[in-house]
Formats: sequence, structure tokens, C-alpha cells
Amino acid sequence: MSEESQVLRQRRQKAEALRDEGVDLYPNDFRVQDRLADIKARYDDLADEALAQEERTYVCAGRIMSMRSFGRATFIHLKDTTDKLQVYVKRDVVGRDEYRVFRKLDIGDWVGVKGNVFRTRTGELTLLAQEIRLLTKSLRPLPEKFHGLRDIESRYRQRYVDLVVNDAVREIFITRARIIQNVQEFLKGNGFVEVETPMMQPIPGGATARPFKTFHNALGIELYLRIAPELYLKRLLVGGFERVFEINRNFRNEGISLQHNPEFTMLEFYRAYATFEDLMPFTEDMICSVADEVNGGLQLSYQGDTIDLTPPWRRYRLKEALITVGGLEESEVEDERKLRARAETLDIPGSGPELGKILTKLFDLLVEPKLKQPTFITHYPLDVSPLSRRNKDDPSLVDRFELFIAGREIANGFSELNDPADQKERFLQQVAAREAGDEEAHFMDEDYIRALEYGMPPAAGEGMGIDRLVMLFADLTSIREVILFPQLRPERD
RNA sequence: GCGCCUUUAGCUCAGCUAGGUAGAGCAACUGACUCUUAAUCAGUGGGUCGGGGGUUCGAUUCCCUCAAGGCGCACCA
Repeated sequence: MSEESQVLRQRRQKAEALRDEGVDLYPNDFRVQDRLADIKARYDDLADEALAQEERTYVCAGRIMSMRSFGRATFIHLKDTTDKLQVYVKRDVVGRDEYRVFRKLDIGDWVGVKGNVFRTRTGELTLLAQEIRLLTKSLRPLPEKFHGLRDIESRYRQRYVDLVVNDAVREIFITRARIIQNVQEFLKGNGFVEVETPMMQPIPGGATARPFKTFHNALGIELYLRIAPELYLKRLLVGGFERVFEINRNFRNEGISLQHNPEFTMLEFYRAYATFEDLMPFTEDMICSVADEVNGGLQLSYQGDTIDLTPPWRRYRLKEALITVGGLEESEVEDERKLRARAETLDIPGSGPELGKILTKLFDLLVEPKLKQPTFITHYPLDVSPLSRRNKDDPSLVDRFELFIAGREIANGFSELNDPADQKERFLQQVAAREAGDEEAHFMDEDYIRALEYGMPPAAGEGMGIDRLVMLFADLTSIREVILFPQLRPERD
């Protein structure tokens, strides 16, 4: 970028010329009084005659998005955070000097306008400028008006430009904000307290994943960016918070894909005196509440499929789903040797991992993509669930569910293990797995055991991927479309 | 990490499988134009064709390599 392109050079020279004329390129003394959407809302239905009687002056500001000039008069479109509005600038009205300066402005510049409304011959509500002045000079041209900015890499690297020219993008992030707010309100309405727990943890826990490692200079210790808040939130149950939740970032040092960004937003909530059975209808209520808010109903259109969120949602036990949805034989699912053999035929290593891993792998491959309609899968194997409470009737299983919508995991909930001795055993198994080379296995967390020894009330907890929830409601297939600044490699010349 | 694809003007794209040192639309610049809206009309400029190397008399085009991005696979939520 050492050689300045012609377009940039012209822009800069133009700005310098304006400055030489005494125009402040970056003033901050203009006070906005009106927003464009409000002006539009006020007059949209008003007849031309009534409009002509309207003498009120509006004071608004925004970015110039287009410009059509006719010598002594010019139409521009102004865009503020609420809407777009046409502004008509006439030399006879604003005066010779002001018009001369205005003519040197560019698409992309921020301007302040005072004026009154009228309707053009073609019927568009328009502001006739009494005054128009520069608020911020733009030195780089916006992408073209018709195609906008399409290049995906540029859109993510320069999200600010993407947001200026692609209105649909802005809508996605407004939807995202509404979803998060709705979830917060839903939980608070149900007596949950929102908290924040450490993002930097000496022992990363609460999930099976590889963490990012960092170093604190003053303390002289290694810290990990959290892979989950789970163990801290459950310490809060010990401390007496009976209903808590956190919506915040998790960090996992793993591959990037359409569904994975190294940092992503997770909701986790914990409720004392509840079981995983209680959380399923609660989850239905929560997601339906979001659907009402951002979708206006329970019928969702996702990538051409219609998804019906009307509760109650279908439930399968894991093994049941492998048979009914995955097409395995009943005899096969109950026979470890046959299962391992089946795994081999699907390129899953069948001999090494525990049976539980084999089962969930088979599930991921054979069942998950087919679960378009909301479906709870329950009764997970113990050895893939080191923090879940054991099932009373079958100690090889845990009281856990995962929720799938549109072929993707949306949530994971379980009755919490609160027996410190059992938890310690599970950690020890994880530590053994880690020593055997499983980089994702849990670390031993002595303090967490100590906390459980003080007594954690019986509880159930759940995690929900917020980014994926947004993807679902915004009908998008890439997680990068719902994260403002997705992770990319640094740009190089 | 592996495979396939992409990278040409500020933006969106042609040109590449006959190798002869680049073209369109929008944007920009000059001029005309006081109800236009992808305004119009006349004129003008703008590119080391992602970086490096090779083959060739000659490379945007063919080959190698590096980089970034996209998609698929793997890992995971």
C-alpha cells in the first residue's frame, strides 16, 4: 500500500483543498435532533397537500450513500443508524458558498442537514436542505452502489465497510443482539442471576477441548483461556446461587470451520433442585420465546427446510436414535464387538477408544445430520460425560441430553454430579486418558473437588451455543456470518 | 493438518484450453444540466493481472513455489 492509487490520491487532494478553504474536515459541534426513521414514520401516510403545509425544520445527520447532481441542485441519500432518507440540496436555498463546498463532498462523507420535508414528483419523501455541512470527510471510496461488497474476505476483514453497504449484514447483528437480550430476559424472568466468571483460568475445565495458553507476567504463572465456565458456575451453586447463568466467550484451540470459530459465545445456566428432565421443557420454552421475539412464530425456515418448534419436541435415547434414525440393527447396538466393527467400516478407529466414544461417533455420523426437527437425545454413555450425574437404573449411563435442530447440536444439558468422591474418580480417569495422549481430557481440579466437599445442591445445568442459535434464526450456514470479526490470518502485503 | 477451487482498476466482473505486455459497468476527474433515484449527455484518467521463481524471442495466460481466502474432509460446540 506504499503506492497510493489514483482514487485515493484524488480523495486526499480534495480533502486538502477543502481544508485550505477553511472547511473543518472533522468538526464535532453539530447537534442532531431527529432520526431519519422517525421523520419517515411521521409523514409516510401524509398526503402531499398536508405535507406542503408542514413547516417544521428537522436536524439530522448521516452518511452520504448516493449522489445525483444537476448542476445547481443535487439529490443525495442520507443514511443514519435508523434508515435512509433522500435530501434535496438546491443552490438557491442553501446559498452559493455553502453549495460550492457541498459539491466537493463525496459519497461516504458524513454530513449534518437542517431542512423541511416535502414529497418529490415521483412520490419520495425528501428533506429540502436549508443547511448542509460536512461532519466527517471520508478518504476512501465506498464499494459500488449496485453490487456492494461481495468478496467474503474483504467483508470479514473490513466489516466496517460491509456494515455500511450491506444492510442485510447489519440486520443479522441486530437479530443477534435481540436473541441474546431475549435469552437474558427469559432467564432473569425465571429467577436466574447473570454472573461473570474467569476467562483466564489456571486449570481449564468444563469441556473436552484443547485450550489456548498464555502467561501472566506479574504473577509469573501460566493461564489458560477458558474452554467453558462450567466449573466456576457450579462453585457458585456451592456458594448459594440457586439459579445462575453466564453468556460469554469460550476459547478453544481447534480447527476453524463453517461451524467453529476459536472464540465463540456460550450460554450456560444452572438450576438447583432440578434434573435434566426439568431442563428439556425449560429449553423448549426458552427457544420458543426467542422464536416469538425474532421470528414472530414457531415455524422456522432454515436452508429450505421448514422447522417446527412447537413443543413438545421429539426425544430419543442415544441407542434408540442409532436404530430408528441411524439405521443400525438392534442386535448391533447392544453388542460391543459389532459396534466396533461397524465403526471400522465408517473409518472410525474401532479398537482404541472407549465404547462411549464409539457410540457418540456413530451418532455424529449416522444420526445428527438427519435431526432437522428439534430433537432431544438422552442417556449418554458415562465415559463421554465426566461431569454428569449417573443414571440411577444404569450406572453406565448419565442423566444427560443434547438438543439437535437443523442437523446440528444446539444445547447440552445434564443433571450435575455433586458427589465429590465420584467426581474425583472421574477426574482421575480423565487424567489417565490425558497421560495416555488424549489432549482434550480434563485436568484434575482439586479446588473443584474441595468445593463439592462443602456441598453442591442437587442441580441441573445446560450449555447452549449462541452463535449457532443465531445461525438458525438468521438462516445462515457459516458461523462467520454471525460473528462481527471472525478469526482470520493476519493480512500481509 | 489434507484435498479441490479462487485471487485482474476503489467495487463487481470479462479476458486465460490457439502465449503477442489488458477490457466492461459502477465509482473517480473535466464540462453541461434546479424533481432525480442504477439520473442523463460529452470528454478524460486509472492496473508492476496476489508475491517470488521458471519455460519462452515474448507470460495475466503454461509450470513450480509461497501467501491469503472459500468449500469439503479431519478435530470439535
